[in-house]
Amino acid sequence: MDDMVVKKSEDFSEWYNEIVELANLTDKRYPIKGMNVWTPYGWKIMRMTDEFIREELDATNHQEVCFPLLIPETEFKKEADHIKGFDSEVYWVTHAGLNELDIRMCLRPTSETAMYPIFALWVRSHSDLPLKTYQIVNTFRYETKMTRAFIRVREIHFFESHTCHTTEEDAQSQVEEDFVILEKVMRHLALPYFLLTRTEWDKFPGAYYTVGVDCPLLEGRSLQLGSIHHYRENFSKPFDIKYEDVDGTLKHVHQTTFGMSERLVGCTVAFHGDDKGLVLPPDVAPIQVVIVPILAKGKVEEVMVAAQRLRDDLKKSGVRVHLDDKDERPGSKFYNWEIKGVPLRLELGQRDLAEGKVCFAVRHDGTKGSFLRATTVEDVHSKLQEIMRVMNESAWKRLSTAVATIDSLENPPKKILRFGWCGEESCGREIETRTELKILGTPYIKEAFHAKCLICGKETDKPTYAARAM
RNA sequence: GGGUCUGUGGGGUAGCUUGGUAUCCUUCCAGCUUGGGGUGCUGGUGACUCCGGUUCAAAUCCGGACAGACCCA
Repeated sequence: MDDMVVKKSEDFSEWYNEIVELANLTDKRYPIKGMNVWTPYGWKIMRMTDEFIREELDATNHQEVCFPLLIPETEFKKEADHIKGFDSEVYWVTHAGLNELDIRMCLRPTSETAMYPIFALWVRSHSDLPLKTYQIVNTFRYETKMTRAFIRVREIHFFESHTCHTTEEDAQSQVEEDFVILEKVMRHLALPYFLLTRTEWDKFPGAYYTVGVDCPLLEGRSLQLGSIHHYRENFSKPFDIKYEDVDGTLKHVHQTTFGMSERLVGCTVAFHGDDKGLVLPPDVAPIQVVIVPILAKGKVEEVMVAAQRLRDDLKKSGVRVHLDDKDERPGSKFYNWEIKGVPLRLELGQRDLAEGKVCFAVRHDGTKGSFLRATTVEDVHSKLQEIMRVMNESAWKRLSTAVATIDSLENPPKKILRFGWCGEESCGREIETRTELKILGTPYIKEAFHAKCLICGKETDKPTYAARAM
């Protein structure tokens, strides 16, 4: 492996590209742009993230389903705005064997049009509602811009939850539940985020409104991690999803969706990583603890046995632990495990054996110390918990310092900007053009604010956020 | 959609102008050495994207395909 040569603060893009390769999260050599291979280490992070998502969705009575990948063109075209939003970026299957298909099929860019014809069959009466489903699948979008591992790809691993409700209010309460699910998942990744209602021109094609989940990165960048949509009856009408209400009348359901992708992995890399490599929160670290034995001539056997015992003790207690028994210098191992972002390193040598201790080093803040061997198992558990807590605290602190409130467009700082905007598209577009930023939207959760629109001067009592979108 | 450029061992590169033995670093493998922050030595495996053309001879020149990067709409 080559050295990390690029510093995160100097060239973020290069740094990111380098780190995902050095840490061996992905193999970018697959010969299709934007379709990368998940390597074992990267895939484990994704799988654990998926598991947390599954846990929360199951706990809120969502049912996991799995719909086909192919969608007939006839279904795909049922919702006019939806097709308009996606037609430039779907892959089409036009042939089967030697035959040209009468009706083309697209690879799902998202699954509304695959699921909703079937939902129309599943939903008959109000007692079938709410219908709460989700699936964890891959989806395909033909990106023409520069691709980037986990962040902008053409085959996207994601989860999507789709729900149907009797009323708009019930659908609204689903949106609120999604925020709770989101918060729990994000805690495991130690990622902070904004919840911003997107502008009319940026909402999901076909949605009534869209709330974006945005994570702040360096220098005023933001990365959209997910979105929560309220559809009202925009899809249930074209797909004819109706239920018979208590009074015997037929009504269209109100729908919501919530989705997040493999960007969660990319964002974990981008947000926590540093110049030494990855920094993984213990909850999603494939290896939480690595043991590096310090082997001195003549004492190899004794130290190795003690290291194996330590590994077994930790493993038994439920820690994901790895004993690095390769024949390499310890210093070289330290560098390698730091690149891979292992949260906690334990060192065990002759000196420690004599003193009844185990040395440790914490990845995210570089602190070092030692545990008593007798209490190491408990100490490791509480250290991992402490790391999660501290990483979350500092993450949210970073979010608050990533924002600058401005009252004019003169020399805006390189931060995520917060300002007054009247809500008119013409003013919004002008702000975007002049700052070369993207308006992310207005906070879903009301913030105390009062200012004038940066363009027309009209008063407003809600702030708008804008950032360099990645 | 229009244009510019690029493609050499697993990774990064030199060589291409002016055609003739493919360079160096790293990784990997073996052995010795070393061992609390990137040990050192010796040896080894491994490459010119593909198809066609020109030529005695092509990584090098020409044409095309494929893949990628960048710029413009």
